[in-house]
Amino acid sequence: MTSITGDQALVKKINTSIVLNTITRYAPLSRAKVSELTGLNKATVSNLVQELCDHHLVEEIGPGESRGGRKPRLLLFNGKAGCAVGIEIRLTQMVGVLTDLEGNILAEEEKQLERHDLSFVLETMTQMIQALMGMAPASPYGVVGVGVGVPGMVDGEGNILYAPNLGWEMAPMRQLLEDKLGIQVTIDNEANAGAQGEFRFGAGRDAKHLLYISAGSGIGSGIIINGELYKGARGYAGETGHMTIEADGRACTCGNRGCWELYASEKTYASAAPPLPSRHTRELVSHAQHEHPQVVRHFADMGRFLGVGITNLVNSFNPQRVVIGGPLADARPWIAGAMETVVSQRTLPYHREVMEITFAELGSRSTVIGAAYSAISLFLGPVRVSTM
Amino acid sequence: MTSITGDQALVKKINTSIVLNTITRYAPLSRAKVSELTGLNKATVSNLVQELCDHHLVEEIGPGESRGGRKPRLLLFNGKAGCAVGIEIRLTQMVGVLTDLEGNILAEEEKQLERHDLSFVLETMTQMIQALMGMAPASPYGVVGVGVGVPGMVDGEGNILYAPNLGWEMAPMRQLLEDKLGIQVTIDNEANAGAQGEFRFGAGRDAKHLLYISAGSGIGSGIIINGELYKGARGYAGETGHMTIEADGRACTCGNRGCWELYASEKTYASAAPPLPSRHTRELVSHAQHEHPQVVRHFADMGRFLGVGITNLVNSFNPQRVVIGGPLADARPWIAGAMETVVSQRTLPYHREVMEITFAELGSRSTVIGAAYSAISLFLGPVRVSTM
DNA sequence: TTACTTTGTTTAACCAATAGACAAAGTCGA
DNA sequence: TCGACTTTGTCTATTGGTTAAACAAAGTAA
Repeated sequence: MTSITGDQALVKKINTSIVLNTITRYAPLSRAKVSELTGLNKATVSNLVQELCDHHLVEEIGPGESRGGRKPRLLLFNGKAGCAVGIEIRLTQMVGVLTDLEGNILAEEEKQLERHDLSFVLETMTQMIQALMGMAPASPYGVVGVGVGVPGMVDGEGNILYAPNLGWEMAPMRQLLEDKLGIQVTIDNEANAGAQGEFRFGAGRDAKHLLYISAGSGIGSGIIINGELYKGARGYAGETGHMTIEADGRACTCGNRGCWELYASEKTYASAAPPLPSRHTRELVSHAQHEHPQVVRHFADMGRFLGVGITNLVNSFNPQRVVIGGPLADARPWIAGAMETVVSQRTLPYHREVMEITFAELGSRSTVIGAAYSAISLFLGPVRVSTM
Repeated sequence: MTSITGDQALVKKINTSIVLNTITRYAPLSRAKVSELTGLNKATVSNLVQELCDHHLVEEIGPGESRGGRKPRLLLFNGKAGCAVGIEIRLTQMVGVLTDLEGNILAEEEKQLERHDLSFVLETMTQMIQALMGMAPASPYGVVGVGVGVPGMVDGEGNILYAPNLGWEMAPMRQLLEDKLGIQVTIDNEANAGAQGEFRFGAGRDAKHLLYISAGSGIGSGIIINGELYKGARGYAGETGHMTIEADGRACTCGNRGCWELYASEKTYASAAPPLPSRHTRELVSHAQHEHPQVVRHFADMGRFLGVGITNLVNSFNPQRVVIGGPLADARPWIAGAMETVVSQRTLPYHREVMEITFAELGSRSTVIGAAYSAISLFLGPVRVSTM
């Protein structure tokens, strides 16, 4: 067993984490304000801030306005103390970013993926990571880690269990990358990373319970509960694309019937009758912009089915906010209306009251930024305590 | 903000909780074993155990077998240090139990409920609680609290937001009961309480991620994540009965269509064609025992639809175990087969691998025992720390 | 009887948070 | 300009928890 036991080191870790979080959230602010906000003693705050300054994670930016007494010495989280790399593997391309510790993008790379075999992708990825690391400005910590978002199921050890669209099974990606790069790596499911990105830097910033829907070639979702990513018993909760919304519906490759993603993802393009003018969301969006009636109708249908699935998830999870991301978010103008109508008709009134539905603020970068944040989070090492 | 900050008192609370949990789980065992299992220093364990003994929560039961050295002095959690009362409000009756701190039932009461108005139910409940409290044996702490399981949505403050079957809305039940009884009260949703009961004392004992399905007049579910009950943004996650499994299915009173509980709960009895010989599960079960073909077929159909909904939840939550409870669990022999077939056909293989489906071990007492445990849990005050 | 084990307690040291005193640096009214 | 008051941040002694290490207690085995 040997769970985490309590000692003074833990106390210090907890309080340091509280102080750092408070500073990032309410910056710029004084030590006195931190003390007031956290309930920690002024002396304690002073000591911890001193240490954070020594470690370059917090900076003093000079005096602020006095309100009838000594001027406060304002503190700031030093996002420039280090960088992180985020990578997203998509079906036809790989994207990567270099961010600072606050999630600001410093550099961006993109590359087409002609092949999907593991060794090729790994090689491409290594090159991209090294290129991005090379662009990192000088900083106390340098690149603190690499985060990767993958369209597939990932366990807690960073092994890719199953990525049907890439044809991978049981790939120990974290280990492989760490051995190659000699730096800390975290692997996440694409939707989970997207959830983290929007939760930390995008449309979900002040929601403790967030549901992120990644709609594209399939549907995945990332669930944030109590500010933490929920990963399920073996690390792959959120495979909601295979939720049944028609008990006797069309057969899915997963073995189930009537799966949500057969009705509300890009998978609908192939089976549409009569055939759609394209099978790519980007082109269909431009058709919709020219008011192509069939395309507009198709998007509305997808919106309707999206709403059905979202309703199910909302009734089960009771989130504060639902964020819709992924390639289909580009079709927002044509799907949002139908979706919102269905959701407001179908969800239980008490759920609706506390829930908002929004679209991703980070656009197509939700996942890649979320992946980078996974690495940052690991570096900063947050601690959570809950007393019941 | 003023979150929980770290200080020595917190450390002590954490470690006391760890020690107490270790003793309850691995009892009987020695101080040395506790130290080894927890990683805490022997001296720390000795001190904390001393204090727990002083508070009558732990007892020494004498020496154990020596293994080549001094004989260990074996410790036991003292479940007799206090009692708790658990109450469950059902549609036609109220049941109550008096338990010790280990969930053992010491006394049991049952009463028919002719009416559902709040004041009548409250009065009946008060009488039952006082009767049960009167039966409590002498103990250091006496009755430490009362837990209530209610068929409806409950917020974090113990207010019943909405209980359609009882016709209640916005009832501040916890406050009302505490004022009347002068003792700590916790209110939980019926399915959440059931989940706690099975998780702590029944079929879910060693599952960290548990999904409890309460199937009866409707379907509710309790979700335990990481050993903790998940309650959602405002305290009422798990309203899974209103999950759509037929996008264009029958209309439900909730405003949605094709809700799960229209196909897999006692609600199916009314609309069956030709009419079933009864509309009560108990009687239908006895018909099934006499191999009444229509009833057997009806149960199988319900099992099939139960399976569809369970598949959805499993794909979303990836639990370690699914426990099926509630009145419909009595029809297990006729629903289990169809349900299991559907689940094994439909769930993603990776989910299936780590998941078991079982039926409630506490029978019809899951909820009432779980409600009592809520009160016990509040009294013992567990603390959880997670470092990421 | 002796050597070795295992259990549990005692002791002194350590260290983080804290209250409260205090120093530093300001505002504001007369 | 002066003095009273405020606010910020540091310093000091105290408290109270964990810990390592020594030690005492109580056993086994040869």
